[in-house]
Amino acid sequence: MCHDDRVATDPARTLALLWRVEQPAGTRGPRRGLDLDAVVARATALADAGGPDGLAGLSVRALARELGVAPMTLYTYVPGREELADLVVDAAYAAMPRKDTTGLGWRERLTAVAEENRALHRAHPWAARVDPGRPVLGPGETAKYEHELAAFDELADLAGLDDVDRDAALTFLLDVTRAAALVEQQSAGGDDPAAWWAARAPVLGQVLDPERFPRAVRVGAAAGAAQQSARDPDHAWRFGLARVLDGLAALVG
Amino acid sequence: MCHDDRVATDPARTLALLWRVEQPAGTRGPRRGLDLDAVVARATALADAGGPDGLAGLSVRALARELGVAPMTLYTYVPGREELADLVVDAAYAAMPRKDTTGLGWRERLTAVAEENRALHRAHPWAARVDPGRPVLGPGETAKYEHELAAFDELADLAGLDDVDRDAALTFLLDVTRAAALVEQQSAGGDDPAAWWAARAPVLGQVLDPERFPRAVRVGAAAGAAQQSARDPDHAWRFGLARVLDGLAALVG
DNA sequence: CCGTACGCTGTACAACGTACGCCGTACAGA
DNA sequence: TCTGTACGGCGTACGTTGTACAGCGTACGG
Repeated sequence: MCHDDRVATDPARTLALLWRVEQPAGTRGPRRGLDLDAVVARATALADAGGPDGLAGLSVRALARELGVAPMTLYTYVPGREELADLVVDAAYAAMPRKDTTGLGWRERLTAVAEENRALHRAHPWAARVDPGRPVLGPGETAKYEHELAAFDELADLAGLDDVDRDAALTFLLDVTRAAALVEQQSAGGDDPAAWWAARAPVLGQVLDPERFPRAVRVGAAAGAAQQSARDPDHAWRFGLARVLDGLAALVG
Repeated sequence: MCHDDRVATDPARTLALLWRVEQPAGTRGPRRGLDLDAVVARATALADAGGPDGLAGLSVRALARELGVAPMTLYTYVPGREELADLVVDAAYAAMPRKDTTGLGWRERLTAVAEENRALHRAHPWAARVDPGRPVLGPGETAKYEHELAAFDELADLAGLDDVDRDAALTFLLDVTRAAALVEQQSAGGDDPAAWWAARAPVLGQVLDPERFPRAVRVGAAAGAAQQSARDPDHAWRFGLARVLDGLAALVG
């Protein structure tokens, strides 16, 4: 947040970094003590440890401390904090296991994609907060995109989807998956939902008039209880996935 | 990001603020020069001006400058930055026009809800970045929740949805709406998508092998062109909404 | 053997949120 | 009318952030 107005980093440099396109690089001077992959790996570990806001909270100084170098040293590996975050994201995408589902029915294929992304969100809670409107365009994201588009081959054939709709359908599936991940990690309540609600109950009791807000009070209580009782921790997930598949099935006619 | 570890603010205080539950407040001392609503209104304007990251970028100091007071003065109105953001969010929810659709078919009712939220995201680009897992529990959010749950009355009857599923269905609709807003405001490209892509094209051309990523290259190009050509600026939106309605229709059987 | 390119880093600056304590005001009680 | 005090406002200061800049030392190319 603080002072992130840079002179404007060359996008080409960032892309070259993502795709590991080395430039000539004369051999003068001391050898590098770290390599980019090590930096990104440590950054990922740090972000993972930081919970849902781990990537946003990832600081250059903390990473440098972790790596045993001075903060400014990292700037010889990476243009800045933002680009570091891009590298972390793309590396996480690259590391996703991708199940080969060619030949299976489209429902199975889409379910597999959804589950791979669910696993991503479990491994990296910050992933659900990555801005989906700002593509990274790295090798990891590209491979993920290719793999996931392939899972739509059958459906696209059956439903006669053009490329734009194929992209929209994938986006649709991923959106719901990401939203379910956000619900699952339940920022509200943190590690002790009961205490969270208990702290708010007195005021809410005074203020939440069941006559003004009948549905809100009733449904909110039911939804809250269901989520926190862990009877069905992933109810929203399965509901959303089923709805996505049904919604896409309607395209097949 | 910087130094936001507070002594831990009382949640009850925040709720009281949201619901405008005034405490006795002796009449000693000088009268207040501002009122909470004015502060929140200015904060909203500032956040709106800040684009998609306007709420995250909203700073106490900038708001104080805008209001013509010293930064610390704001702390007599609001416990801190976080609570200020909550107030802004809840005020935006409260200000949403809510179309009365009682009696209409469930598809019309759900579409109305989706469009109201779309309007919200257009008026306040930062709204799509608000963490949906951390409910504000203010009067605005509550009224919004009540109104939107009401739109599901017919569907819930027809499909026999219990309260948990009713909440899940609403979440499903809102998720897709929010995701469509994120796409629409297109953080990628900003105000000049052509220049954005042009800056990346050289490296991408070298690196995006159509043999390794056939679908990604083809579909990505199609989707990118469609979005930027403004032929169908809201294609993803209508696709998503149609899929949501179809997916929920499957519940009716 | 020297010049130079390059890895590394100490210092510094602007921005942030906010704790602390002071100052002046204006009402409550006498 | 006078005085004590509660309270709004805010100046200062600290710790945090990202990163620009300039210098230092190293190790290879000529």
